[in-house]
Amino acid sequence: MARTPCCEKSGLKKGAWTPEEDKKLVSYIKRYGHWNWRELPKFAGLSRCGKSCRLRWMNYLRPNIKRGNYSREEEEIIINMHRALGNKWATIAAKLPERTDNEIKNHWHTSLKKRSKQILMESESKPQTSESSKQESSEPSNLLPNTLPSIFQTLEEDSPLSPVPSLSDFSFSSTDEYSTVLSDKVAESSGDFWTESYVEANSYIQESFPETWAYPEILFPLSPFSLEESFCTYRSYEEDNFMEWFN
DNA sequence: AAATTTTACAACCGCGCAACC
DNA sequence: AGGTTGCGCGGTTGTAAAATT
Repeated sequence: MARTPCCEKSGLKKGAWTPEEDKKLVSYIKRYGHWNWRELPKFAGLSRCGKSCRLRWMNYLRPNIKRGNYSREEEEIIINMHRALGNKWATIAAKLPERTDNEIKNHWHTSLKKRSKQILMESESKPQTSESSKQESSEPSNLLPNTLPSIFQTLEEDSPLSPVPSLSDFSFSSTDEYSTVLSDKVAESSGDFWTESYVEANSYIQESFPETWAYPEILFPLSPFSLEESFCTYRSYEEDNFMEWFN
């Protein structure tokens, strides 16, 4: 049985997102969360497949994403984790919550790969070279560098028998991490409507959009929730880059 | 200044996994 | 138990911008 590609339906738009589409997607998710990516575009009034919406949200539109300007520390973490784990971008991204796996992957291919190779070549030219450092950069190495960032040293300590942490040591994606941590926080604080499963699944949204919110000019053709439910599940946010769309 | 090459990054695609029925 | 579905991951592509010739 062949899986039907989610974008197979003709009429679904592909390619670069327009500001209008972004506005629709952000407004919808702020209000209702992403309860089902496949169905979401219908309700949000978008001619996109769910997968495309998810990608746009996760990699570009969701709040608390840092873009560009990588710090030295961030780059060290990426290089060292990549050396140990290989192309486990989601795992690496989980340790840099404000970065997306896609952006980290891009940054690696555009600049860090070269730098990492240089570092390896420099270390090879020193007396204590190892065979493993000659491996292709995408291959995980069994030898961790001496200058591990603290996050990685912790992992190493957790698995004293194995110098390379297993993937199960990084068992959450960045989104899952948000959801878990925040829903725990929410559950601690009260037993009210915030602990409902829907809210839990989208809890990072509420965390990011504090206080009153309303964009009446955005119309949703259909909504999976009643108006009353909607009032119970959204808060607002006032990030400059989004607010300017509505001025 | 124009043409060409390189770089950066947004977006697409296919696959595997897990949950559900 | 096996089929179906949705989600997330990693590889890859397309293209705009920047750099170079």
